[in-house]
Amino acid sequence: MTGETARREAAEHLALTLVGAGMQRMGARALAAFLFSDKESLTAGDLAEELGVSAGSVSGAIKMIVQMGLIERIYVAGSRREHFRMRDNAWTTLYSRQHSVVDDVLTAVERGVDAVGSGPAFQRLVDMRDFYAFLLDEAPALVERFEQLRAERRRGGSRP
Amino acid sequence: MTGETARREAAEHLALTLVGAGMQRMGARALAAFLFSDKESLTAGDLAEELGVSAGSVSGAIKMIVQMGLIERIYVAGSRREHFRMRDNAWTTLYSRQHSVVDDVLTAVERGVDAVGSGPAFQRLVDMRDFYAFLLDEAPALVERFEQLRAERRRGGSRP
DNA sequence: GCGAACGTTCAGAAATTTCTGAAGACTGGA
DNA sequence: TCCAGTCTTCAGAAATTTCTGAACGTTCGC
Repeated sequence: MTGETARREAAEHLALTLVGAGMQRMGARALAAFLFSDKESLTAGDLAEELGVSAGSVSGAIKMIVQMGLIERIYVAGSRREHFRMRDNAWTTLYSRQHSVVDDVLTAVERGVDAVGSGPAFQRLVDMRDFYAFLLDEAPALVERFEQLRAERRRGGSRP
Repeated sequence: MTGETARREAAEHLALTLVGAGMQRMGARALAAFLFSDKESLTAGDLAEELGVSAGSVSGAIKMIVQMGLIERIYVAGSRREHFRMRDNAWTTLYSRQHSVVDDVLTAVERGVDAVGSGPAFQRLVDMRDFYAFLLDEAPALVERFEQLRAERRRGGSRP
């Protein structure tokens, strides 16, 4: 166990990287807090304290990560506060959910293919459509392969 | 061939969808213009006119889509202006390039795994790392499969 | 070399996003 | 029913992003 400082820095760094990857700042910081926490679950209050931000910001951030499918509400006996923790298959859920935006793009492209008769535009749009359709098609198998791999890895050794 | 209005609307709609998927507004509009244009290539001036925006905005947008690997400069004999057109394997390039941000995330997570000794945080970070590593691993094969499929399709019939 | 056509850069304006803090709503216990 | 603790909502402040337009480079034809 390397020191608490290293942990904090690593969490901060991951949050910044996620922001670089397109995530909103507060959501990323909250997610990092969940990932790096030693507790099994966190409350909104915990997060506000850990991140040094207002209750309002935390509320928004939690709503966002819940909606992404990364964390879930759990009910802890004897506590009136709402607890949240990382979901078990958070990452595959996120991946699958991302593909609804791919689906939106695909739909928009198909509309374009219909609107354009023939010529260069048609060819370009068909190319784009084909790729997005392919991605959407392959995603489920990819996720399934990962789930399987993980299951095996959990039964057997922890190393590949 | 449905009317010019339908084409414009479809282009606009695709641009908006791409914005929804995280792309910047002007970049998305420019990309849509490239996709839907009847010409083989466009100049910065063409784009400025088509989109009704300043030369400065166009310059920035072009820089961005070039850097994404979606369009390329071509040199047209007899024209002093710089022409751009969609690259042939634009979408697979984009996909591959996206994975450098996945790689950044993976690196940040690995740093987290190192910083955290054991316990819940360790398990969560390992889960995340495994998924991102898996994605990165599978990407090249996915792209190759698509390229192959496309090659076949081009030789044979245009329909699946 | 000169001049004109193009493209790029950058400071600042405009629009948008993000955060806060205060007010209000919900929940469970007494 | 009332109260205290907890969470959510929302208007506005603050920060950030995005776009413009003007000034500056570049390049090509002459």
